[in-house]
Parts: sequence; structure tokens; C-alpha cells
Amino acid sequence: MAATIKDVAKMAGVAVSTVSYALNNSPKISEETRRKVVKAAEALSYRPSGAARNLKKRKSETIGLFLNDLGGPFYSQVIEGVQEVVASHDYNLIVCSTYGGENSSANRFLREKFVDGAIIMGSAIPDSLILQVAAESFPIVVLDRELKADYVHSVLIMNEQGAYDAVKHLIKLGRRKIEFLSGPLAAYDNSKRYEGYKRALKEHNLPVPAKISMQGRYLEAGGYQAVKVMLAGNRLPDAIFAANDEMAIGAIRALREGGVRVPEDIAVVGFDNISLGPFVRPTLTTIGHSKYEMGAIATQLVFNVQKDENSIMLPTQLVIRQSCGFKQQNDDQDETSILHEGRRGLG
Amino acid sequence: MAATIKDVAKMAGVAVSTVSYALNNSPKISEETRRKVVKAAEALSYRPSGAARNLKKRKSETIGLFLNDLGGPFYSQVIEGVQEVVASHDYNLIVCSTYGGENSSANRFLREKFVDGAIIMGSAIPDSLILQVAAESFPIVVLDRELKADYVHSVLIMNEQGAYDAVKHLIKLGRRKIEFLSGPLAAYDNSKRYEGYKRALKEHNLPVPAKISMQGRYLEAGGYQAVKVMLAGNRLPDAIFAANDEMAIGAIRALREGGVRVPEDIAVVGFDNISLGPFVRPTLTTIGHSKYEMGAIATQLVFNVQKDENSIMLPTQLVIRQSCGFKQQNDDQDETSILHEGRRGLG
DNA sequence: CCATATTTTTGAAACGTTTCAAAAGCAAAT
DNA sequence: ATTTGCTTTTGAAACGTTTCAAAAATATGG
Repeated sequence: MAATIKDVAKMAGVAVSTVSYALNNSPKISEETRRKVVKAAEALSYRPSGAARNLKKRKSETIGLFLNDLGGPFYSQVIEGVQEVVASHDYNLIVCSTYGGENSSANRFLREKFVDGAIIMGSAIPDSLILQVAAESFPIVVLDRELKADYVHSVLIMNEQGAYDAVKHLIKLGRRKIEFLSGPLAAYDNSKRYEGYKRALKEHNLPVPAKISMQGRYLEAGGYQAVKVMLAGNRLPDAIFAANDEMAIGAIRALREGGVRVPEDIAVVGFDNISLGPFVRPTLTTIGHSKYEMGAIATQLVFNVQKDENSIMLPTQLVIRQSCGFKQQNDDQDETSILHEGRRGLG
Repeated sequence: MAATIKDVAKMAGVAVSTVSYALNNSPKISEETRRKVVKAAEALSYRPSGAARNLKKRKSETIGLFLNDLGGPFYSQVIEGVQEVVASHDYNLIVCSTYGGENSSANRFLREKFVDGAIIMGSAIPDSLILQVAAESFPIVVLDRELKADYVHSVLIMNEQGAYDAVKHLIKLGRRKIEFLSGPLAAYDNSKRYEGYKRALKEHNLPVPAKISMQGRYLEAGGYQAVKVMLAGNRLPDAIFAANDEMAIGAIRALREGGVRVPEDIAVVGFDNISLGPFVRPTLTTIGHSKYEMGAIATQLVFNVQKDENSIMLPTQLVIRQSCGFKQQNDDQDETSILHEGRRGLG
């Protein structure tokens, strides 16, 4: 049905190989034949088959970015960073959801070598699959996840230190009973953030709660619910450190509805510095990290394949707004931030 | 280097075709051989070549979703709708940015038949390319864009009517001097929204400004700047209708900074009902439309290819919050909404 | 035990490109 | 005319699958 390179060749009265060279702008072809070929191709509205091309060339010139859910407010900047670097290498980028388990699109694409390299964020792709497919010809970079293997690199955030900074900041502001609003217990970043929370309490001789009392699955509604439940209890904390911003925002909503003043009665600090932060009331104090840079660096790593695994640690940054109760003289649009230097280099 | 189906065949001591059948769970193959084959495949850590497969089968079982920028707050729900329907058909979804002009990834993918169908949102892909590649074997659905051709379907939003409803609402609340905060003049949806704005003014015998005085390129910062400039002038309006929510939010920020009370002095209404709306202060009155449904319907259309172009019109909905100045007795989290029924069917 | 069905396995021909190595054209130099 | 050295064009062999049609093996029934 659709025209192939053979049809173009026939119409232009030349060999198939000539068409190929001509359309790929090879210098071997004379201008005259090139014109003939292009004309024929247009007349037949010829579209080359990417599949055939990739098969023959044994590469797709495409990088895959695999995410848990394409929608999250968090990802968009990461994507931008990836996009930029991929484009600068004249490669294509496809973004794909990891949703769907065993035979999700992501799994299929990883297995079937649709892409020449992959960047993986989120936990839906099991370590085993990554280990299976990573190879010199197929480098993989994992984001915010520890995984060591040949041709697997990782870009990490200083989760522990960031959480530590957040909690320490609350302590410095005089808060003594600080609760941890947890994300999924199985999540890597959540557990790191929990570690940082505990370290800060310990180092300041504050009691560490025996167990996690609030869980919000990293969702706004989850934070809201967890805090609703908390409010029904009797002994309220004077601060909440949420493992991500969505939950922090849900927490603030629940507190407000319960007549609790934020930050006067209970201070709230989140993590991730999502773009919504400056818009909620009170504006959200949080731990930021450079998402664009994360994407860009990850992509660089994909292009600089190296056998030994290599991990890069990105710094975090305390972003002080209103919800922590820090007294500022300036307008609420302004914000202060304290950079926590990270280190970059071999893992 | 990497193992191919031939290597697996050799190792398992069977023919290439047997391996293919075995791994694709064809019922012709005996359990015994299947086991042998699977074992060999695992031993060699065989990964089938998607390119070869697609070439032979002449399809990729993949749908492409092409967006202007992957990050926008607007898109995520559309993506979810698409994702859901694509998955229900056991197809794969790739999302891809149209950024990059002539030889962007998007252009390449569209041309090289990497995908079996496409959903296109945003204006970066020229009509000409769409017309060129749309075919029975390659259906295309365009979102919020009018384009009629064989095998091209469109899913539209009632932009004109939505804008009309927004402005009418402001008029009913007593506003008389309503300015239009425009997006890019060339944008299809912007011009439709402008039409609706003008119609509402005319129908209520209000003067229609001779020309558009504020432009904000659909960006928050654009709305902010445009309003800053407006504030420097002398005759202020008593309401602003922004062609999208981002600009409306920027407008509110500028007004607040300028000491203008929203909505008391100037009311603001946006368009799109992005998720940020309920979080800004005052909460944003806007025109909503179901983004998830938009994605889902578009995807259905891709799978139900029909020759004659077919367009579907989705209803909009006035979402009343604080920024329009409507006096409500209830808490600010609540919101009222008025559905404007759309019609669905042939264009 | 033979003929006939049925199940399982196999060769070989695609699918539509790229690219190597050889052939053909063509000019200039002998 | 023939050789030499270019430039341009071409055939044919991949690339790694799927799938048709035929062959081989096995089972079924008389």
C-alpha cells in the first residue's frame, strides 16, 4: 500500500541504494539525481520506515525516560533537563509511563531495545529487570534510587541531609515535638528522609518517636487524612515534617480546617519544593533540589557510558517561607534559602 | 554481540521459527520444546529486537502523544486519559515533545511511522505535515484545533461558549468595564475565547474595546507584566477575563502588588481550571473542562479509525470561586459550578 | 500394521532499509 | 586509443524477526 524505497527507486529510474544515499544527503550523489529522487519521493508521499532503519543501523537514536506517572508536578522540570540534553545530542526522547506492571509499555520498551539508553525514575521497574538489560550498548541511569551495577549510573538527592536540615531548622525555631508525616514506607527516598529526621532529633537530644504515626502515601489527600486522624488524638505536636510537599499541603489544609493555626500552633515543612509551594497559604517552607539539573546530569551520564557504576549526589537547599514560622520582615513573595553543598563524584 | 533469535535456536537445538512461536506462546509448540527454548533464551539473556518485529509485522502497537511542552500543568490529566485508553487496548504510549521545529523528535516519529497513530496537542506541528501523513493506517487526532481531512479527527473545547459564560457571569455580578487578557494572537483557542468575550459584551450592550490591550503569551509572568503595564495607565477596568489560568494568576499577583483588591476593586476570571486554581488567594474563578475525558475520547477516536473526519465538542463549566467576587456564605474550599452542556457528534 | 488425521517442527521468504564493494561513466593524461 | 584516476551509480548482502506452507513426527482408528 504505502510507498517504499523500492517504489521511489522505480519511479525515479534509479537503484534502491541511490535513493537511500540521495535522501540521506550523501555527497556521492549528483545534484541532478538527487532532485529526481526527491521529486519521486514527494510524488509518492514516501515515508521511510523507522523500523527498517533502526533494524539495519542497530540503533534508534532515541533515549527513553521512564516515569511512574507522567502527571506529577515534580517531574516536569526533570523532563525539561533531560529533553534539553537529549536534543543537544541530536537524539530523540520518548517519555513513557511505568504504570502497568509486568507488561507495561516501559517493560516492553526496555526489553525490546526500542531505545538506546534509559533514564528511570520511580520504583515500578524492578532492579532485576534493570540489571538484566543494562549493557555497554544500553546504559541506564536511575534517578533517586541506589543501584550499583555495570553500566548503571545513579543520580541521587541528599535526602538524608536535606531532611536533617529541615528538622534542625524547626528545632532552632523552638519546636520540640516534631512529627514525621511519612510517604510509602517502602520508598527509598522516604526512608532516607526519615533517617535524616531521626538524626536531627537525636543530635539535639529530643526523643525520637518509637514508630511512624502518620502516613500519607505521598499524596495531598493522604497528608490531609493523616492529619485529620492526628487531630482526633489528644497530644498534638508543635511541628510536622512531611516527606514531600504534596502531603505537607494536605496537612496544612487539614490543620486549617481543624482550627489550628499554621505556623503559630503547628509549623509545617515539606520536601521537594514543588512549584505550588509559593502559592498555598501559608506559603510552604520546604527542602529544594534542582530538578532540571537532575534531569540534565542524568542524561549526560547516559551519553557518557562507562562500565563502572558511577553515582552523583545532588545538594539540597532549605527554602524558608511562611509555614515554618520563621519571622521575616519582608513580603511574603520573598524567600530565603540556605544552600547545603553536595558533593559530586564517584560513588 | 547481543544474542539474537538465531543464537537461541542454536542453543536450544531447534529452528528459528520454533523459537519465535515458542516465545510468543503459540499453541502449536509442545510444552517440552517451549521449556527448552525459554531456558536457552534466559541463558543467553536474549532480548528480541522490537525494530525487527515492527518491521515484519508492519505495526508498532504504539500510539504517540505529541505535546508542546511536557511540563505544563494542563497536560497531566489529558495524558492520564490517553494512557488509560491506550493501555486498555493493550497498546503502548509514548509521549514526545514537539519542541525543535523541522526535525524535532515529533516530526521524525510522525514521518517514520514509529507509531500507529497520533494524538497532537499544541500548534508546533504544522497542518501540512498532518495532512501529509494521516492515512487509514495512520489516524491522527488533534486536540483543541480545527483541522478537517480524511483520517483526521478533532476534539474541541467549547472555547467560545466558555468565554461567553465567564464574561456573562462577570456582567451579572455588576461589572461593566471588563478587559480581555489575551494569549498569543495566533493561537486557535485564544481567538475563540476572544470571540466569546466579545459576544457577551455585545449581547449585554456593553462597549467592545477596539483592540486587545493586554497580552500575556499564556504565561504567568506574561499576565503579571501585562497587568503591571495596565496599572500604570489611568482608567482601570473593574474586571479582567484572562484567556487562561496562568495569566489570571499572574494578573492577580500584579494587582495585589499594586494595592488593588481582588475581587473588590477588580474581579478576575481565568480559563482551563488548572489544579493550582483553588490554592491561590483569592481562589480562582475559571472555566473548566474535563481534561481527562478529552484525552480518553481522543484516544478512542484513534482506535476507531474512520475515513470522514469527525469532530467532538466538549462542554465547559463555570467554576465559581473567590476571584470573581461572587458572594458565597460557605467556606472558601467549596465551589459552585454551572455546567454548560456541550454537544457531541459529527462535525 | 497400514492409512489417515493431528500435532509439532522446520525452511525459506518476506518486511524496508543501509552500506560494502564492485561496476560503470567520464575526464584528463599519456 | 589506452590508461589512470575520479565521481556516480548499482547489486546484493545484511539487520532480526514473523509466518506461510510444507515436512516430519506422532497419534488414531480400522
